Amino acid sequence: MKTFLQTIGALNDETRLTLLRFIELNGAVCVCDIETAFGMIQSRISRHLKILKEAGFLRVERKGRWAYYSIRSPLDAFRQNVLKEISYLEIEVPLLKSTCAG
Amino acid sequence: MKTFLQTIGALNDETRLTLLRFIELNGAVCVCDIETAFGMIQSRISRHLKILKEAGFLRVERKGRWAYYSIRSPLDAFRQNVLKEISYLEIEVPLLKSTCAG
DNA sequence: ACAATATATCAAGATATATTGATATATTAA
DNA sequence: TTAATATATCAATATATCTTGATATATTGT
Repeated sequence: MKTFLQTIGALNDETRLTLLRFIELNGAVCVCDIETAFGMIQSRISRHLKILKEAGFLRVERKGRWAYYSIRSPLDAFRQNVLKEISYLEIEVPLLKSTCAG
Repeated sequence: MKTFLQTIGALNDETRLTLLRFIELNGAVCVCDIETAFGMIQSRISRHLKILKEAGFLRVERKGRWAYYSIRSPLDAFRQNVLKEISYLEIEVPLLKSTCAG
């Protein structure tokens, strides 16, 4: 129950749904690129990413000073269904343009 | 997006998950029976039922002074998946014992 | 019409979650 | 070692959601 509520809670936010879609479409992206694309301050992005990671949707890979977030793989059937459902929403996703040195 | 968030928001509460499971297991039930089974005041149950109904999970059928809530049918694939996932949680569901005149 | 029952809704307070700005940590480059 | 960059976390405030008690509406039985 607790785990399910954590998963659901992570989905209960417009920014996080957009983040999921953005990462799904762009593959591994670092926080500063997300920050730029979304036009949001770093602490906000970082916190949302943490929530999505702890809910089992994302994984992080650290390379030097960068943290690359991508969709966790493998994903269980339910989370896969969720991502599919989110893709149907046709969320307008900001454009990725690398600005940090990563 | 709005609809999806409404669906997700409806799932983001322990009482409502238990309610969904309770109704799935017991079929059409009236509010006063839920009230008794859950040991919660009527306004609280009524509000949660409304949220679940507006999120597309439940339907109401009115008979005299009673409102019978049941799982909406047909359910789209995503909500079906959600219910299946909730069933895996093995939520402890209170026992139904009819107390009102319905 | 009146009382009792069932349900819905509202307003207030309690609790949870989100956002921001500040600060901390870690890595790289000079 | 120092400065710059990338990321994480904390504390304060803002916002949303839940719970309760009170009240409103609708139906039935007398």
